[in-house]
Amino acid sequence: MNKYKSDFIKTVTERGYLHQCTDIDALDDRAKSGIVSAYIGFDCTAPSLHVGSLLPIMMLRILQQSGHKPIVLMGGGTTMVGDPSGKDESRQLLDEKAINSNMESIKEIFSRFLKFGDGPTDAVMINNADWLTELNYIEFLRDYGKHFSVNRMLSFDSVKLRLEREQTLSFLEFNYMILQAYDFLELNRRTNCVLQMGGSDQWGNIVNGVELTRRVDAKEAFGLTTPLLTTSSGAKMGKTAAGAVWLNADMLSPYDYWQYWRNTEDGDVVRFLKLFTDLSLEEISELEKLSGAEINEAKKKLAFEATRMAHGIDAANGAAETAKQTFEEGKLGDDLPSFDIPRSDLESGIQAFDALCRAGLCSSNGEARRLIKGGGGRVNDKQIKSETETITVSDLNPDGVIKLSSGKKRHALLRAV
RNA sequence: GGAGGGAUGCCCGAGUGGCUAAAGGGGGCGGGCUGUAAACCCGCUGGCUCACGCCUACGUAGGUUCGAAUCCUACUCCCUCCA
Repeated sequence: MNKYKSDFIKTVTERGYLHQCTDIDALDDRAKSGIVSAYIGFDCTAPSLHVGSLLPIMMLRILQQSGHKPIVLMGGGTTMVGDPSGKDESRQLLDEKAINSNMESIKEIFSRFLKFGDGPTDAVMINNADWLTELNYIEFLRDYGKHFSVNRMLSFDSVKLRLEREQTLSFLEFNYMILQAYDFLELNRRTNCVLQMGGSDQWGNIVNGVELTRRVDAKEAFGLTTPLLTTSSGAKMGKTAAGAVWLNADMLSPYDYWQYWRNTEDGDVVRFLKLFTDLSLEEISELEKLSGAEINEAKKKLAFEATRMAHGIDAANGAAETAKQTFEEGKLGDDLPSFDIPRSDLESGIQAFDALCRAGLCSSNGEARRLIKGGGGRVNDKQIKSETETITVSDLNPDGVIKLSSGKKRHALLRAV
């Protein structure tokens, strides 16, 4: 059985969230005896987070569910500097306006995974620009700079990799870890936060924060990281035909989000069920018994649960229903992307490649033509034989729509208006 | 500040006057096999027309030439070494 005493550490270890921890036994004791405040920092480089950030988000959710307090730290200040971890090259710096607008859009996501409020275990959101932009250079160097050894900083992976590859690491980026470490100290002082979590690539940054807090304020602090997630065939998580798997519905529809999870590789299903759903371990071990084509049932469950969490139960049901109708019954689902087309255009007839473009399935006429030549274009599930085949009102089904497909998985509807 | 080296399509990376819309790989898309999986095999992978053809593209701006990604000039950015 599990040797840990606290619900939090038990869950984290049992479900596969743990990669490294600075002192897991001591943290276990802390979590057993009272409320632990923990934070994870999030970047504001894009207007939405994608699946790659889901693991840290789930971590905060587990934390809250096991009776502790999650802190979402928005990197309003650190995004201005740019984290060199895992980056081959310096990243484009964003101005304050872009960062703030990204932050606004990211905020929505968290409200679906965490409960915010003023209670003892309610989540809070804090922006590190609140203190980072106020820093006085000389004062900061004197008070905190003395606690960092450059020798040591050079030994961290994020720095070492750049140096080994002889790629520039600007002094600005070199300071990122100091600022992140300072975040921890500041949060510890402001909110009594004792734990920083993050992806395994953040280990170096996290350890720095833990040490700084110990050194400056002689306070105990912990760090904990989640494993780097790849699919069992080794690919990074979060890419599909349509691009990144965003968590905001306006950047990726709940239907596509559902599809992303539905298409999980066999070998990943159980692992993902543990990491990305609220299902109990008992329920998951039932699903684990499925084999062969039955695994698809587990995938549907995974897709449903994941979508429900990110987009709500209605969206999850809608996506599941649409997928069922589309793939299993050969009918049309309501959640398929649909595009209006003037009825008059149909009356005079439009060419097949043009229709595919209008339906958003192809980005250029050439691409549509190639698709058709390759045999991947369909009108109402019938393969399009020629690029110049025309589509007319006679292709409308009784509901007044035409179903277009690119390959077997991507579908869209054209609606005559 | 001085001396060299570099900048190629989504990414990596060949190409040093015409045969280059640009090798090769990755990624992506489609087809086949399947279970809306993986692995594997095949095809496609700048735009417009798709039959020829036209346009855009090899850091930016000019120039030489019948013809340039390839030669020349200036500029921008990057790297290495020296001070």
